[in-house]
Amino acid sequence: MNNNFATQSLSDTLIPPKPERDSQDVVIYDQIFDAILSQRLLPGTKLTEEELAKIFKVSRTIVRRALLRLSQDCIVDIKPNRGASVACPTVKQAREIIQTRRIIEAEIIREVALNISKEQIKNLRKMVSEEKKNVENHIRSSGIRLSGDFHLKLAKISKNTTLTKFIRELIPQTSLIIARYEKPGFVNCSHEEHFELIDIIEKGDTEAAVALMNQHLLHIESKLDLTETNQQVDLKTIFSQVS
Amino acid sequence: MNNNFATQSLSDTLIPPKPERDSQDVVIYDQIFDAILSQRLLPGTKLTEEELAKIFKVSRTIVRRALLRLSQDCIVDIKPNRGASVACPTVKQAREIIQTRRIIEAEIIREVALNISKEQIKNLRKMVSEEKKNVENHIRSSGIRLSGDFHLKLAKISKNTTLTKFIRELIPQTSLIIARYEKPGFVNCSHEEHFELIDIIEKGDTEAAVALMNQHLLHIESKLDLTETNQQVDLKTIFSQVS
DNA sequence: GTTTTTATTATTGTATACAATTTATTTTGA
DNA sequence: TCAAAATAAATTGTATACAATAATAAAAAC
Repeated sequence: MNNNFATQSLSDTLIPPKPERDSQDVVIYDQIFDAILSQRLLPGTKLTEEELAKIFKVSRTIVRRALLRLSQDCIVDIKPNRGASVACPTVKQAREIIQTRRIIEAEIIREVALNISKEQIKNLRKMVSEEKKNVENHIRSSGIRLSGDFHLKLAKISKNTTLTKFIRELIPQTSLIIARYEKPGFVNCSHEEHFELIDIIEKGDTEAAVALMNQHLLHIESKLDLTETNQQVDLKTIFSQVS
Repeated sequence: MNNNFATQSLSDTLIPPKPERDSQDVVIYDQIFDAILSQRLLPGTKLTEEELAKIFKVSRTIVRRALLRLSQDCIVDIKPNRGASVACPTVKQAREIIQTRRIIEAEIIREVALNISKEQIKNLRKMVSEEKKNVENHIRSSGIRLSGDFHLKLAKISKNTTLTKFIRELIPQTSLIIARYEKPGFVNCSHEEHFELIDIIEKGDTEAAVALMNQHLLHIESKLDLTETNQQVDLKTIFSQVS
């Protein structure tokens, strides 16, 4: 028996070390997830199994597991016999995802406004300050990541783990959408609206918070060029019955 | 070249056969998914890899792939080194999942009421008739499956693929919840409310439809025993630091 | 020179072998 | 007899070999 707890009294182990460390595929999953979230990995990038296996020094088995999970999150696209690549949302999907965020985050902000503590408000402000700092110092990747983290943090405060799971999927998808469709000259100033959101949440004005969140997400959408002209035509898909 | 399209004119193949058949893990995934949905597989059931591999006549590789996907859907629970079993939602999760369904399906029904066609209404009625027939003939599994299919069909009519993906996850989770927590003497009569929903949708009264959907889901919840007393205590989890 | 065909290479899909871990059984010692 | 320890069996985790498929390059036909 290599587990030492059984021979020890409980009082000796009030804070037992967590024995379950993340399995290997989780590490790879998290790394790719974060790279997409922070726009270091761009839409369409091919993700070759062998290549990833070498980078992370594991077998393809592990890489395939991570890729499958990412594809379930809709941020990696797996085509049979053609492998995985970073997903490339269509204009239609882009609109839908942001619309769905409005629906889900409206509910999240409603729950948050009702239940949030002083401590949590303080932490949120700290978080957005960090976001602002990174954006101002042009540490682009971190700025984008922290912006997403803010929305995820709100979800967690709402205590609804199901909605949190959903929004956790929609955030990196939004990153891909912005990477693909942002209008030229885009400046990430979402931290300003994040600060405003916190202020209103603090005041306890639930419906105003909901309205502002809605406006915030519409604002993000307005910075995108989602016209048909900008839609990348995928020749392969169009002619798939021939090739 | 074993692909005959290249040597054929397009006009000869107006309706080309779909060349991509489902890969093997999809078949297993679908089968287990359906077994959970229709309550042939009950919460807590152990899913041994080798056993499934034998049943479906594939290697463990494929089974593991299917199980991973099911675990991402939150209907199978994978514990490191201890394998997979059908998920066993807690009372807290049960409440949350049905609450979340109310949020999401409210939006779905709103979209549906605005966009549905005569043809789709006809198909829905046909679907619920089938559901009613199965329930009345005590073909329990099919009845439950068709009840879920009705909600999924509504999601599809809404045209929002993201919300559809979410509700597609919540439906089998609801099956597990009902299997685990339904009060004794439960009779599945959701087809009645389904018919009412269709009637109101047909009238085009959007907010009445939303209200009825909400009521329908509350009704489902009211048929559950979600008291603390009924909460199954998981000794293993409680004493996990000792074992 | 261009297109088609063939051959080569690269990549993904699946099964299996073996290692690591857990669970079940047996043995040992009080 | 019972609990603890040791052993055995079952199960999961990972790497790898080989098969199937797709992408690329080279050769042949026109």
